Amino acid sequence: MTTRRVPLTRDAIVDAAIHLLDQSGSDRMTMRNLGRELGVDATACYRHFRDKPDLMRAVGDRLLSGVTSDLQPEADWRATVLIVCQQLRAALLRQPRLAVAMRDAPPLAAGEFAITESLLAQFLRAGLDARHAALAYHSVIELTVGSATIDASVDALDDVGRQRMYDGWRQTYATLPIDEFPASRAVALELYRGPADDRFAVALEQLLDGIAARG
Amino acid sequence: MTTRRVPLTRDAIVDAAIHLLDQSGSDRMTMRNLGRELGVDATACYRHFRDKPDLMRAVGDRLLSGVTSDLQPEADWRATVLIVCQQLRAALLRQPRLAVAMRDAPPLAAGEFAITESLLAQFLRAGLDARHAALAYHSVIELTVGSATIDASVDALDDVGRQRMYDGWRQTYATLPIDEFPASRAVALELYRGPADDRFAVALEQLLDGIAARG
DNA sequence: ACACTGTTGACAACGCTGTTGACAACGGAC
DNA sequence: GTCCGTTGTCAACAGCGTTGTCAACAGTGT
Repeated sequence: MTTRRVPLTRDAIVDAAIHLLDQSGSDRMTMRNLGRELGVDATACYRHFRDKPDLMRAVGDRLLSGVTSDLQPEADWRATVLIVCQQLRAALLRQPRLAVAMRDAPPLAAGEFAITESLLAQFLRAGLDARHAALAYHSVIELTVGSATIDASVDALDDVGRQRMYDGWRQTYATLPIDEFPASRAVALELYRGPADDRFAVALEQLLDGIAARG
Repeated sequence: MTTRRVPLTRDAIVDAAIHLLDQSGSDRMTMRNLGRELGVDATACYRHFRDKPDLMRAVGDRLLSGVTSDLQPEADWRATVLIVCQQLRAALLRQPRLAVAMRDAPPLAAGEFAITESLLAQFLRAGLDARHAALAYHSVIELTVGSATIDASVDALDDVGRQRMYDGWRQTYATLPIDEFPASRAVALELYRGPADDRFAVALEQLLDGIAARG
């Protein structure tokens, strides 16, 4: 309709993409919807990004950029690892496809380097040698990404819907035939109880216990 | 061309879908390719499955069904957990979207119940109470799914390509500016070294250490 | 032998997706 | 003023999942 007064920028496109992801989830984040959001033809974005994966990489980088800010250098190494992983988790939950997008592009983004650096630094501070620091890094990253992947779908629901889904799962496990599933019946009421963030924190603490114990 | 002698069955479609996933990865697993694989029009599958997610749920159930077979009841609880998780990981690697598909459908599949049951049983055997068994279960599942999610893309490559990608990552980390990324530089050569399955085993062992230590 | 019925596959079509190439308008450099 | 690189528009393509319609088939009751 009207001519655009200010030309499009990479940042503006990334902003719109994140806005789109926030309000309508991953399904609605299409190039055409993105163009509509920006008041621009969809294909205009291809002047700034080679293709959609390229765009998503930029989105991922943006979301990841805040993960390692606000770190307190004097904090315990475990506390620092915990915070970094929790913020990484939050970023991943915000954009479930991020984990996939990250792995798609071997030329990794700047935000990712910062995360790796801060985690490795903590493990070295904890006294691990290079090999064990690398192993600890892999473990922690895999747990964080995994937890986020699992929780991402549930996270799309509101609080009520989420509680209802968890209740449904518990109910399902609680009504399995007891002779075939005795352990499930015994534990059913404890499954998926409480906030998912808390369960992640517990898992991470357990993992850090194991890492601290024998590297 | 020729008239089909035997009619399509759900099992045959699931077979073909798995075959397609095995040989060409998730991208090529489309309804049209599936029809081509079966020598049948793509839309014929809609006579047997409501839609694609419905099909993928069946695929997931099939892949998960083998996870808890071949368990030795007399084995150590840790060894059993390790085996179950390793086989679950293998199933997830075969079909990366499986993790998401699993969570999408609250009426969970039979194979998933068996996995949960066997893991919970081991944690109860280890002496954990219901609450801590549930927490341990969540931790272990999240790590397993996470590891599989991360490794899934790399797994699609052949051995040479995979090694090259890992080498590339190491190279990237090894050439970061040393004043800004000292820890990354120090650890770079140890990152992503050796088979991914081994790294997963280490992570799981660490987690089980932490679980055994204080539940 | 016949018609009726439910099932299954083929085919065409719809709306959506990411992406490309040709074209036109713009802004800055000479 | 003229050139040229940049950027947005437009039409189009191939592919996707999905639906509705139609024909061929098996089984059943008469």
